[in-house]
Amino acid sequence: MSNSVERAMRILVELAEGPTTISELGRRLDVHRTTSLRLLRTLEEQRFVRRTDDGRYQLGPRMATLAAAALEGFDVRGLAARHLRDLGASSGQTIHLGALEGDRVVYLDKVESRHAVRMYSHIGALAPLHATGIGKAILAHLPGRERDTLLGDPPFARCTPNTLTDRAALDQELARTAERGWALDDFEHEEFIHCVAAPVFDASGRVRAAISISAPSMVLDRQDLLALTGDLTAAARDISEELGWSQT
Amino acid sequence: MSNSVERAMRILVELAEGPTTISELGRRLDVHRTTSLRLLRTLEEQRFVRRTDDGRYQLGPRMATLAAAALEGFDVRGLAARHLRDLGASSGQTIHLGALEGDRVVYLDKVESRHAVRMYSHIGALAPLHATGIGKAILAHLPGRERDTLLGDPPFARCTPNTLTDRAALDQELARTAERGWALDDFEHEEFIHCVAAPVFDASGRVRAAISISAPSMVLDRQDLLALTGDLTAAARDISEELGWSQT
DNA sequence: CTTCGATGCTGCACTATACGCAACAGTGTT
DNA sequence: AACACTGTTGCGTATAGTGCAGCATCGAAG
Repeated sequence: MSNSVERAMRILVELAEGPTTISELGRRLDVHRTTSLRLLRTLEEQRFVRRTDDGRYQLGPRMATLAAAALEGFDVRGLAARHLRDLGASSGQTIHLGALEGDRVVYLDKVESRHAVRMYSHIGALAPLHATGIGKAILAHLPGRERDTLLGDPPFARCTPNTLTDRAALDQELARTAERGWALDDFEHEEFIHCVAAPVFDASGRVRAAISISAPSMVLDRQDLLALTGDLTAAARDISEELGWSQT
Repeated sequence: MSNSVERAMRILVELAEGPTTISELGRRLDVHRTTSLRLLRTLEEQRFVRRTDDGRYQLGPRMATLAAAALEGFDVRGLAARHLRDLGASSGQTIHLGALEGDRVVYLDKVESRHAVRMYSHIGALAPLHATGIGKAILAHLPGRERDTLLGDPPFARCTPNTLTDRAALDQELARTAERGWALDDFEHEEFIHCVAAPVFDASGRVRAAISISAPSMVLDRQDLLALTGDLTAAARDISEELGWSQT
C-alpha cells in the first residue's frame, strides 16, 4: 500500500540490529540515501529514532514507551486461543495453557480432547510446579534464584510413583527440558496421564506461560506423544511471537 | 517531511491509548477514514499493529520486539550526560548521577561545581542508600519487598548526627519523598553538605537511577537549595523521557 | 600534500504515490 | 422503514516523496 510507510517500518526493524548510518540503511532498503535520510528525519521528529553522538541512528525512546503500552494490551489467553484450538484440532488431544500463579501453575485455558476418555481439569484450577509438564516447562526457563524460592524445600509433594521429589533429580530434568525446548510429564502428576509441554516467552525474553498436550496412556503411547512435540513447540513459538518475542 | 510516515507514527501513538476503530483514528488525525484504513493495512503487514477480534486495531507484537532492542541500546549515563551538564551550568553546583549497585548507590557521572569549595566524590564511588539523596530518591520508588531486602536490618549505619538510622523514620521520609517527587539529604551523609535528588524512570516505569544537586551549607543555604528542585525534577523527567518513560 | 572515495546534506524537477471523494454493503438505532 | 453509522473498493487527481546532480566534509591511501 503505502510505500514510504513500509520503508519507514523496515528502517525501524533494521535499526533493531543496532545503530546504523544513513547510507548503510539506504543500501539495505535499496533506496537512495537521500530517501533514507528523509525517512529518518520524520521518524526522528516523532522520537521513534534518535541520533547517537557519532551521527548514526538508533531506535528512540518513543519506541520503548509505546511498547510498554503494547504489552499491557496483550493478554496471553486471548492471543493463544486460536493456536490452542488449532493444536487441539490437529492432535485430537487435550490442550492446556498454564501460567505461574504464586508458587503453582494455574490453567488459563483448555481445549477438550476428541476422545471419550477425557482428563479431569478445569480452567482456573491450580497444580504443583514440579509435577506438571507446564510447571516444568516454566521452571526450566526461570532464573535460578526465582526457581529456588518457588520450589521451596524438598522433598516435594509426591503425586504419583513417578513424581520427582528431590531437588537433584528435578534440576537434572529441568536442564534437559531447557535444552530440548519441551518438558515431559511422565505420569508424574496423574497416574495414567502423560503430557508434553513447551514454554511461551514474551518480548523481554521471559517465560510468560506454557502450553501442553495431555493424553491417557491407553489413548496415546509414549512414542505417539513424543511425535507431537514438533507441532507443540511450533505453536508455542507462534504464541511467543504474538507476544513480541523474537528468536535471538 | 514525509506526510504518510508522520501520520503512521501518529496512529501508533494514538493506539498506545488502547484499541481504536478505523473511523475514530481518521477523526483524530483529521484524515479520511480511507486513508487511516490504508495506513493501518501497511502497519499491519509489518505486524506493528494487529486487529482485535471485534475489528479494532491495537499495537502489534513487533512493537514490543523492537522496544526490547531499543532498551538495550539505552545507556543511562550517555543519555543523561547532556542534561547533567545543563543542570550544572544553570545551578553552578555539583551534579551527580547515581544508580543502584547491589545494596548501595554507585555514582555513574558527576559535574563539578563552579565554586572553590568542592565536595569530595568520584565516579564509581559507592555510598549507602539510606543516607544519600540519590539513595532515598531511588528507595522511595522501589516496591516494598525490594526495599526490605536492600535496607537489611536496622539500625542503619550512622554517617552524621542527622542520619536516619531506624526504619520507621526512614519509611516516613520515603513516603514524603515519593509524594513530592524529590528527596532531601539534610546533612545526613556528609557533615556540611546537603542535597536534593530526583528519580529517573525507564519505559517500564521502574526507577533506573537518580540525579542530585549537592552543595556545602556555606555556599547554599536550605532555602536556595530547595529553590533548585524545580530544575532538578524537570531534568530528571527529561532523562526519563529519553529512556522511554512517559507520564501516566 | 594531494587524491580518492566515502559520508551527510540541500535544491530541484519529475513521476509515482498516496490522497480524498463517491459509492457500496452491512449493522445497529431511532 | 429510515437513518446513521461502520469498513471497504475503485478511480482520477494533485500532492508528496522520489532520485539525481552537486555541495561541503572527512579519513584513508597514494
